[in-house]
Parts: sequence; C-alpha cells; structure tokens
Amino acid sequence: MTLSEEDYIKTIYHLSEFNSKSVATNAIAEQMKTKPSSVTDMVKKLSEKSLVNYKKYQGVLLSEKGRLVALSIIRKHRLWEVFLVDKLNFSWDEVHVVAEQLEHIKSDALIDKLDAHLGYPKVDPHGDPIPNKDGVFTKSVKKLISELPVGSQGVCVGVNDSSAAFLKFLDKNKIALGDTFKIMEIEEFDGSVTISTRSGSIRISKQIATNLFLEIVDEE
Amino acid sequence: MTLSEEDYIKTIYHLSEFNSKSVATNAIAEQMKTKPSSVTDMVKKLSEKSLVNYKKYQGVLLSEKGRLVALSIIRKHRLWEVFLVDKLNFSWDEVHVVAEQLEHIKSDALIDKLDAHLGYPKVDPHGDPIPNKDGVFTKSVKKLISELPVGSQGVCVGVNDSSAAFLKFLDKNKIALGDTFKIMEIEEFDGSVTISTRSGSIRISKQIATNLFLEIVDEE
DNA sequence: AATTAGTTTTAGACAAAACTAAATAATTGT
DNA sequence: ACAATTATTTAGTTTTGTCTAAAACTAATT
Ligand SMILES: [Mn+2]
Ligand SMILES: [Mn+2]
Ligand SMILES: [Mn+2]
Ligand SMILES: [Mn+2]
Repeated sequence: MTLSEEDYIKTIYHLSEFNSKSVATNAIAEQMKTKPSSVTDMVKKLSEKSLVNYKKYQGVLLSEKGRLVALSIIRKHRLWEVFLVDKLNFSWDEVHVVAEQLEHIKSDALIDKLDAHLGYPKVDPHGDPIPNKDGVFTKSVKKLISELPVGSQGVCVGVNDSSAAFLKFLDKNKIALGDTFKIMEIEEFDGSVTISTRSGSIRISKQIATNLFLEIVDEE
Repeated sequence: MTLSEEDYIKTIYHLSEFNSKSVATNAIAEQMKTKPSSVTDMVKKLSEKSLVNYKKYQGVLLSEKGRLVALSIIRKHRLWEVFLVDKLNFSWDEVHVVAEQLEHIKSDALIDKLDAHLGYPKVDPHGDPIPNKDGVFTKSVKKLISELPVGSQGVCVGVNDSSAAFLKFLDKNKIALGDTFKIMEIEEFDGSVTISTRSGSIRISKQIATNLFLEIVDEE
C-alpha cells in the first residue's frame, strides 16, 4: 500500500465512522484537500484492490478488508501519539502532524514493541481508543456535553475536535482529560453550559460543549 | 526534499566518506539498486538544487549544503537506531531497515526531543558517531583489526559491515562492542588473526578482521 | 417534463522517479 | 594509435498521483 492509498482509506473510514452511509467523492476531496477528480481515480484503484465498494455516482464504502487496513493505520497513529506525549513530552496539540507521518512506517515488529514499551495503552492523548492488532477496540459509552441533561456528572474522556487550536484553548482554560464535571445549567438562548469543576464553576459556549466527551458516572 | 532525493544524498555521502574522489554514476546505481540512467537524471536534479557538484562524465561530489543534508539524515538514522535498541529492545541487526524509513520523518522538534530522551548518545548501536544538529561529530581514532600489528590492544568500538548477517555472526561468536581484544598472532598465509578476549583466545578470519574496529588502549 | 444547480466522472496533461535501448564519451590493452 | 571495452548520457516509456476543463449524471424546482 502506498502512503497516499493509506491516507485515502483512513479518510474514508473517518467519514463513515458515525453514519454508515456511503461517502461522497466531494467529502473525501474536501477532507484530503485534493480535487474530486483525483478522488475518483483513487477510489477506482482502491476498488480494484477490493478495499472499497464503489459504484459510479453512488459514493464509496470500505470493504471489510479496507476497514481492517484503516484500523491498522489508526492503531499506529494513536500509538505514536501516546509515545510522543508520554515519552517525548510533546503536548497533545502538537502530536497529530507528526503522527500523520509516523503512521506510515511499515514494520509489524516496530508497532508491537512500541505498544509493549508504552504499556499497551487503551486510548490516545485525545481520548480516542486504540485498536488492537486485529482491529478490535472498545467503543466507550461517552457523550458530548451538549447532549446531556442538567444534573449529569462524568469524567471528561475525550475531544471531538482535536485541532491544535481547540486543544490549546482547553489548556488555557485548565480543562483536561480526567477532570470530573457536573452540568449545572444549560442556557436556552445560546446553548452555553455551566459546568462545575473541582476548582469552581465555569461557563462554556455551545461550540465547546459539542466538542467535549464525558463518561457518565452517575445518571440522576 | 523528497524521500528519494534524501536517499541519493545519503548514498553519495557514504560513497565519498573515506576517499574524497568524485563518486561514479555506476557506483551510486549499484548501491541504490537502480540503473545508471536513473542516477544521471537524479544527479542533474540535485545539481540544479546545488546539493551536488556535477560535470558530465566526471562523477559527482556533495556540495557543503549537500553534506549538511546528508549529515542531518544520518543523524536521524542513527538516533532512531539507538531508540530501537535501547528503548524497544530490538537487536542491533534488525534496526537498519526500520531506521531507513524513520530517517525520513520531517520534524525538527521530534528529533531534538528524541535526542534528549535517549540522553544525547554519541554513537549508534554499531559504533558509528551521531552528528549533532550542526553536522559536527567526533571522528574517533579507531582502526580495523586487519590494520594493526601483533601486540595491539583495544576496545572493540565499531563494525565496518553492519549487515544483519555479519552482526548475527558476531552475536553467535560472543563478540560485542565494548569487549577488549589483544592481537596475539597474524597468520601470513590467509590473513586470519588470533585475538585474546576475556573468555579466552579465538581465531578470526581475515574477512572478520577487516570489519571490526578497535580503539587502541595501549600502543606497545 | 424541463430546467437548473450541484456532484461526479472522463479526458488529457504534468511532474517525479523509475525503466530499456541506443548513442556517445572515456579508458584500456595491444 | 586505435580498436575494444566500459561508463555515462540521451531519448523515449511507464507508473503513480496529481491537476484543469469539459462532459455526464442526480436531485431538486418549477
Ligand atoms: Mn498520513
Ligand atoms: Mn489522536
Ligand atoms: Mn531511507
Ligand atoms: Mn548504524
């Protein structure tokens, strides 16, 4: 598999991760910052290799084979992110671009030994699950703050947006994975949410609330 | 710089490392397992970018700029090798192929932090020096066993051939970097050498003697 | 049913890095 | 000195992944 093929497969996986509808050519092009015509060419090639199921004008979906390829690249990406943060002291907003390159290194032994060296982590620095060798991972029952009712309490376990800008915002506002939050009030008007933390109570905008995942501790 | 350009630059560096004569097209082709015509094309391109000095039919030499590029790739290659052996428990004969890929990862921050994480090593697992950020490294005064007279004593500090085959041979014969050897006898007929080690005396063939470096402790 | 806007595919071109085959330059042996 | 050999370059293709422009399709609106 070429680097380019791997990036396409991974993009298609992510675009169909939360809805099982077929992925549009334009969506792939936008995500990968290429042109739709380039996507068509590549999708044909991936289809030849049975990595995707593709019918003209009908969009594309990963085959089971393609899904496993995607998960193996995601596994590598996330393990490298853990390495960069835990061992090399990168901050969580810097690791994505580097992992984007490291995920393409081809060596099964390398990734096995890296996994062991890191103590077989289950999640990456952004709270995303790390698939095992066979592509199996536990999809945790986490919910966006914006989807929860007043009174919910939980541990912050992940981010929906893992752009450097958002992660830096969280750092600046002393919000980190592992923190426990309780939803105190939801403002009807603008969707902003008041949450209580160990160090007091803060107001977060709707945009923030739709990008932070909680794992519920006590439903009330 | 593309991956391919980087590999050419590195190859040219190594081919002119021990004699400052210009490097032949054929030599590069053989080393890189490509054809001479491909080398000519690439060398023209590198010349355009002032990474090499090239005149038709006259072979090629790295410019100062090219030399620095070569050393930065070699720095990355060797730091990754240290990482693989020291942190991930690879054996020294397995690391080269993986480092061949890792050396192309583009991130200055990554290599700085890796260097720090490893404790600023001065040599790689094969005894080869690791250049610093500015391409500076200490060329140690090591000599091949085959070049030394009877009575010389020194510490084994490097290998000339770092192929997996040779390194495995050394492991099997319990020869490792850091061992102290004394040259007891040189056989005129076949160039084989008898060396004494802590655990006794062994005979090594000329081929082995031309591939092991000693750092002399006591000239006698 | 026809028009239109938006999406997707086709066709043709390009750059990078390789190849083969043929031409040319350099070197070597007699 | 010159023919033979070897080394190197040129010319013309190939493959991969991209692009632009034009054509074809789909879906929504009249
Ligand atoms: Mn990538
Ligand atoms: Mn991540
Ligand atoms: Mn390489
Ligand atoms: Mn080495």
